[in-house]
Amino acid sequence: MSVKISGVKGMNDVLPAQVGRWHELEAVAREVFALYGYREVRTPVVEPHALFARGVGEATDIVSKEMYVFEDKGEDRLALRPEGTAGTVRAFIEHGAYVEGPQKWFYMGPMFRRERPQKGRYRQFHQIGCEAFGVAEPAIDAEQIAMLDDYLSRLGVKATLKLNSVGDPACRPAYLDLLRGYLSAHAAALCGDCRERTQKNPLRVLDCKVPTCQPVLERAPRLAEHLCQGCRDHFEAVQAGLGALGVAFTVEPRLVRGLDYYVRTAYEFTSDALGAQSAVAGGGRYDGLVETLGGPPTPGIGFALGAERLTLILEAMGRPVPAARPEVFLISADAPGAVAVLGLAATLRRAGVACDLDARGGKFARQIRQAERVGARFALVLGGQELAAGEAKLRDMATRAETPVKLADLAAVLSKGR
RNA sequence: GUGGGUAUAGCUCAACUGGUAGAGCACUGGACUGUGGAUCCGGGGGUUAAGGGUUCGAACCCCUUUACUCACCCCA
Repeated sequence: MSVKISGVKGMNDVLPAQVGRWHELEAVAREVFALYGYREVRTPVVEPHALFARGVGEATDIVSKEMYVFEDKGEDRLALRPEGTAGTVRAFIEHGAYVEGPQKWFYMGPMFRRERPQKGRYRQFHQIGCEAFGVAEPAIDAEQIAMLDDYLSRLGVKATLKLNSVGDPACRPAYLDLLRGYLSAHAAALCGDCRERTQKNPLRVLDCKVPTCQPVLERAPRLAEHLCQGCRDHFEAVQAGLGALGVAFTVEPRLVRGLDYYVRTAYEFTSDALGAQSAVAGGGRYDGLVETLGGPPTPGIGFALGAERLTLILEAMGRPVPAARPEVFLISADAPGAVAVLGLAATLRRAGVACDLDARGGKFARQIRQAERVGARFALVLGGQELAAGEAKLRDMATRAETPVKLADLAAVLSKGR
């Protein structure tokens, strides 16, 4: 063997033994989202750097220090997408989808952020996300959150819904000034991180876990009390909608979203199975984003689910990984059987019966062990004896009962049994 | 970017506080030359992450590097 090459830090392989879990989580997403009228969109993994700088926000950590940026032969400044909303909005605008009225789209795929990996956080990670464009009314917020709740419960995932309103351009700037003023006045009592965040992202300060900061934070002006009438009404309507839909939630006044584009509704589903990175899904409203990216004023709301985080939860729950197993494993008992078995497999496959065989041939005992290992429901034994009689022995792997079946009838018998 | 922890067979881990590398699982062969999950016997597999130092002798002690991992920051 020559020098071993290992994978890129923070970018993981999903091996066949685990991939069933991913299929499950993607299949359930497609199923549930379709029930709510969301349709899948696929956009490139690479986008112009400017899309994220303008859309997500130049000052956010994601854009300023976590993005993979590169020059494409010196011509264009490109970036690996660090999140899915910006690209989706870009496609929405570029194809003029807004002329057709409200749209509900979803996507799934890899995202890239160059951070230090840890549990539940990777440099290439996968998100499943939904975006609803063109509806400003709070009913869509409630519907979308309920859909996410529905999705999680179908997977058996227990997560807590936290809800907040982060205001809008009418009320947030004034509140931020107020908060900054208050924090600056009490800077001496705050930790170093908080003093920095006071300027950069004052809402984050409210989330600080340092004990010495708490007394100051408890008396800080609260966003909820400074929302404008529009935001307040919206927030209340979302809560009422969730109540009507039977979705449990808690209002979390300190819940903040990291991306610049969020307004009003902000929400997060968290799980305690995840270690420090407790968010399974997070989302919110982004009414100004479409316009920021060059489209007509269009309200929107969306969320993203962390697929790796979901798999971690499912694993912690002990939920078994669904496995694809062949229906039949063909076993050749001797040389004539070994020749016949390939052709028989082809016939069965044409009839839609999933089958496998050990192409090495070899000892009977090994083949049947192989059938056991791959989880086949039946073994089909074929040798000179059987061929002479124009049949094969069908062995039920669970009961070990063997019944002769005419070769001509095999495909029909097996595809009927499914 | 900053801290802590860990690196021994494909996987999970041993190896008497320095004496020359072992088990289980997995794989593979046989007992059973046409019948699996059990049992028994055998086999392949390791520069003990890498490099340097101390020592008669290092998986073990010291230094450096790398990787992995958890946490901070931030987020899905």
